[in-house]
Amino acid sequence: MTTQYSEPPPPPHHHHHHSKKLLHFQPKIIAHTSTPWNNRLRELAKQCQFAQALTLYRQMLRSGNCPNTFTFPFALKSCAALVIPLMGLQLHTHVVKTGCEPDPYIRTSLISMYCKCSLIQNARKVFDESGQLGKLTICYNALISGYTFNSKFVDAVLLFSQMRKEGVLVNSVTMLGLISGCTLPNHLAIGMYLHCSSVKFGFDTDLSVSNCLLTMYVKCGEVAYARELFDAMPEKDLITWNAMISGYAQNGFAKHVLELYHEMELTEIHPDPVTLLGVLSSCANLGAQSIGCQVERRIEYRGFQSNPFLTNALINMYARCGNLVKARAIFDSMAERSVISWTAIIGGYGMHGHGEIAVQLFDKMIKTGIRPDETVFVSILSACSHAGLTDKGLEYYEAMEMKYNLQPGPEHYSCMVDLLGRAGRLKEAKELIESMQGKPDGAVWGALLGACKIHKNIEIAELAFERVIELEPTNIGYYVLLSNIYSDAQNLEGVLRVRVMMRERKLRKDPGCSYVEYKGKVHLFFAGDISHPQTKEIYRKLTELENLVKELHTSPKFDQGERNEELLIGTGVHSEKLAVAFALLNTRSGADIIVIKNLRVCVHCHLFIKLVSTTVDHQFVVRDPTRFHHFRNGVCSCKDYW
DNA sequence: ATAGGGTTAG
Repeated sequence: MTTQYSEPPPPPHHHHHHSKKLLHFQPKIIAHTSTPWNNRLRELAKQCQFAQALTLYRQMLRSGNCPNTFTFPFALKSCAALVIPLMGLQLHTHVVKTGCEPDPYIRTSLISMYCKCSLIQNARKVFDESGQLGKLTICYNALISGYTFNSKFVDAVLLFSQMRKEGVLVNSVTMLGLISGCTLPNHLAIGMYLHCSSVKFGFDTDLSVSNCLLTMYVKCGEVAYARELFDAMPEKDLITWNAMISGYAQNGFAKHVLELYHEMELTEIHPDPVTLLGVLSSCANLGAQSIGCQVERRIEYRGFQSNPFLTNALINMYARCGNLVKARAIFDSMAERSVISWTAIIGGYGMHGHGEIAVQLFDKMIKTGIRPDETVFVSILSACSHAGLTDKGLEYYEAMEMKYNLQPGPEHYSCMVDLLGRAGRLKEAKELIESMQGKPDGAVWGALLGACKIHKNIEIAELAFERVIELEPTNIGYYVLLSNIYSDAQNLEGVLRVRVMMRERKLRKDPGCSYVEYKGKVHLFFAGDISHPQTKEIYRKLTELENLVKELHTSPKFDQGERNEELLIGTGVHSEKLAVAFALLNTRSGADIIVIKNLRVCVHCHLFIKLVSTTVDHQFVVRDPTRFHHFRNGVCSCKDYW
C-alpha cells in the first residue's frame, strides 16, 4: 500500500487560491475546489463504496492531481469506514504536505478517522494541536464520540465538561456522542440525566437525538422507557421504527415485535432489511412460520434477497419453526456461506435431533475453509448432546482449544456438562465444572441439576442446586427441578422443603402456555383455559381424545414396556392438550401440527401426544425451550429425553 | 461530527 506522492501542478481553476489563504479558512472555499476527481470521490463515499473511493484516491495521486480540502474528508471517511490505520497515517502526511492541516473540517475528519481506527492517542494529538481558536464544536464532537466508540465513556464526559468550561457551543451531535456511551446497565442513570438535559436544551426535537435515546434505553434493557419515548415522539422515521422493533427483538419481546411491525404497515414508512431482520428473529422465537413466509415474500418483492443477514435469518427462522427442508434449501442456494449461516443450519439439525447430519455439516464447513468461532461450537456441542454423541462431543471440545485456539466460555461448559450428564457421567461433569478457570454461571450448574433428574442422583443434585441458587436465586425452574427430583425419589420431606423455600422467597411458577399458529393467527392456551371462542368444541374434542388415549394405553397394541399408569393419573387440562385439540379440529388431515410451549413439555403430555399420534394422519411437532419433539404413528424423535 | 442489524446451551 505504498502510494508515491509527488507534488502535482495545482488544478487550473483555482490558481488564485494559495496556502496562505488556507490558514484563514472559510467553509466556502471547499465548494471552489471541486474537480471531477473530487466529485467522483464524494459520490463513491456517499454510496458507501469505500474501497473504490480509496482506489480512486490512489489513481488521482498517480495521475498527478493534487488532493485538497475537498478531497481529504471523503478519503479519510473511507479509510475510517474500512479501518485501515496505515492508510490513515499516510493520508495524514498528505494533509500536512498540502498545507490543509489548519482547516478545522479536515482536523475533524482526521480525529474521526483515528478514533475509528482505534488510534485514540493520535486523535487526541490532532485535537490538542488545534490551538484554542481551531477547537470548534465539530472537533469536540468528533473526539467525544470517538471516546465513546472506543468505550472510554469517562474521557468523553471529561472532554464534555472541558467543552462547557471553555464556552464552546454544545449542539445535538455532542449529545449523540455522549448518549451512545450509556449503553451499559449501570449507565442508565447517566443516560436518563442526558435525556433530561436534551429536553432542557431543546435537542429532543432533533430526530437523531431521540433515536439515539431510544437505542440507549433498549440497550440498557429498559424496553418500557423506550416505548414511552417512542409513543411520545411526534415524528418517527425508519430508524425510529427499526430501533424500537429490533430493541424488542433483542430483549426477547417477540410478540411486541410483530405487533409493531403490523402497526408500521399502516404508515408511509417502508420496512428495510434491518426491520425485516428483527421481525424474522421474532418469528423464529415464536415459531410463527406463516408470518415468516410473508416476510420472505416481501424480501423477494423488495429485492433484498442477496442480503446475507436476511438469508441467515431466514435459515434460522425456518429451522426454528420446524421446517428443516426449507431451511436447508435456502442454505444450499447461498452463494457464500459465513460461519453464521453454518451455525444456523447446524443448530437447526441439532435441535431436531439429527446429530449425525450436524456433525457431517460441521466437518464440511471445516473442509470449506471456514474458521469456526465460539458460537458455532455451542451449536455443534449441543447437537452432539441431544443426539447422544458423547465421544464426538468430547472430540470437538478438545479440538476447540487445541486446534482452533478458542477459549471455552460458560456456554460451552454447560453444553459439555449436559453432554456428560445425559450419558450418566455425572462425576466427570462435576469435575469439569470444578476445573473451569472462569467462574461457572447458573446455566452450568443448572445443566448438572438437569442431568441429576435423568439419572436420579439426589446427592449431586443437592450440591448443584445450592450453587445454582446462589447465582440465580429467583429462577423458579431450578426449584421445580429439584422438587421433581425429590418427588421421583418419593422424598416428600424434600418436596415440602423446596415448597417452603419458594414461598419464603415469594416465587411463583410461571404459567405454562402453548400455542398453535392457524391461518396467520396465533392461538394461545393456558392450562384450563376457557377464553378461546371455540372453547366448547375444543373441550368436546379433548374428552374424546382422553378416552381414546386411555383405551389405547390399556390395549395390547401398546405394549412396549412403556406402560405407566402413573403417567395418566392426575391428568388435568394442560395447555398443550388444548392446543392439540384445537389443531385437530381445524387442520386438514395429513398436515403437520406445530405446537409451541414456553416450558418443557411434561412427561404426561409427551405420552398423551404420542398416543394421539397413532390415531391420526398428522405429524405433531412440539417445540419447547430446548428442542423439538416429532410425533408420528406413536413414535417420538426424542428417545433420550425422559 | 451522527441514530437502527444476523448465529449461541439450559
